Amino acid sequence: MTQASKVDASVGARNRAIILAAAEKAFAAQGFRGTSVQQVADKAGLPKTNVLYYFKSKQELYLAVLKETMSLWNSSFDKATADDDPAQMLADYIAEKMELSRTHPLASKIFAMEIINGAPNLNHYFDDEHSDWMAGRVAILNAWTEQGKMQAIDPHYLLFNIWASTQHYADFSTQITRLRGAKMKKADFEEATRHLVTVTLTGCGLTVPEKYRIVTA
Amino acid sequence: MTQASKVDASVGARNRAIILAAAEKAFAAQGFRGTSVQQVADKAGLPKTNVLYYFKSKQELYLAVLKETMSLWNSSFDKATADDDPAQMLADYIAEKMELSRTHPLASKIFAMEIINGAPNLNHYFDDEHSDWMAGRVAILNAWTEQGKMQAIDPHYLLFNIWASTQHYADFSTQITRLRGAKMKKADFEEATRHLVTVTLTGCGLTVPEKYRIVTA
DNA sequence: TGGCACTATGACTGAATAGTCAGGTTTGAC
DNA sequence: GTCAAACCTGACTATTCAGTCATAGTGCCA
Repeated sequence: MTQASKVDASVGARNRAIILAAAEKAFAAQGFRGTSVQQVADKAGLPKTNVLYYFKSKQELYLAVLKETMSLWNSSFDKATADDDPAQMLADYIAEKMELSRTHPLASKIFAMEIINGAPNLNHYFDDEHSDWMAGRVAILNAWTEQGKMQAIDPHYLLFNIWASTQHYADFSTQITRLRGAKMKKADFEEATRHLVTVTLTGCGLTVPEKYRIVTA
Repeated sequence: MTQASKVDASVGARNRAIILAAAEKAFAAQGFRGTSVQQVADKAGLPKTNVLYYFKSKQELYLAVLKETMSLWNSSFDKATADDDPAQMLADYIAEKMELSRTHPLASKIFAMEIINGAPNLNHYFDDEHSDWMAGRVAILNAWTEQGKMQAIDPHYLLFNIWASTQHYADFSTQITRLRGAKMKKADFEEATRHLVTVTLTGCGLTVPEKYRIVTA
């Protein structure tokens, strides 16, 4: 029965998924060192030894979580070309990053802590891939500037600013919630997105696409 | 000899300062749970028991570091009034925050991790004070808008964006260094500051003050 | 000289915790 | 039915680490 082996495999797959979800929460809330395997096991509703059956060490579990985290980070901006409209592409990129902050705040937090701590678990493969991505985006942004489509803004700083201001809504959600007195809802994220797109694009001398325009009160 | 007691007292003061500096490095690099008292002691060149003589527990040491961190955060923007020039005030505020990211990146990292982890060590006193500060700044920004001095931008999102994009240069310095291939120097920070001021102020419909204007290549 | 406050530290303890191991059960294929 | 592979787990170990304690040096003042 081929069906059977699928079911069999799915026991492992299901447990792995449960453990990864539990681990994501724990690592995001307390960091790598602050999280015990026992805590993850409790959250997952499994004995500790079972967690260590699927992931041979705490480190391996953490790396699995980190890998899953980074698989989220593809975006439409990856495939932008010099022929595209910068306003549209940048606006959509910002919106995608904001949506990710809303739907996957834990992943963002884990990545943030990894970077703050000096990125000891991100290998050279990631570095190289990331550098290549950056170089490609910089080239396109420069091409847009040369074509007169946008103001001459250093592409590096522009990208850093976009990352910073979008990820902030995930990483610093505690602070934002306390200052606003309430957790940000979907509508709040949409409003924040419109503001961010408007300010960023205007700052680059671009026209804000209709759908991101702020509704004047 | 009064002199003597001063010297005597300074033994304690000096050791406290040495320990706090060592602890700041350790906590910023590895977080609270990832740092052992022994590590701090080694960095400070003192026996562990001596560290625990000055700070009764690891928690107390961490709180002392956190307190010192937050004493850095006063700025000229704290005293802004509705009569001030928004362009000047915001530009200076951004520049001050960037300078802090350059000169005190460890403090920023420690604060960032504290917030990411849910701010378990920031008490209500801090919350209230911070909320009051926020309310005051929001009122002034709204007043500027009503006076027609700047575009109608939601003050909350504006402040969040400023914090995010300035602190990013401290918190994510590892990533920035790897992507740029070199650590950011003072001149790089100044360039980044000019870009950030330009983009932010232009986005708010403000004229960029002369000193922050980007030098066209 | 004696006393007091502050500073210093080696030896120790108790708790937490990552990871091992040896043995057990379930499942599907044939 | 039986075999292998995958899955599961209680008991245990070795280590790390925060914090205590008992003891001791130092400098000032009366």
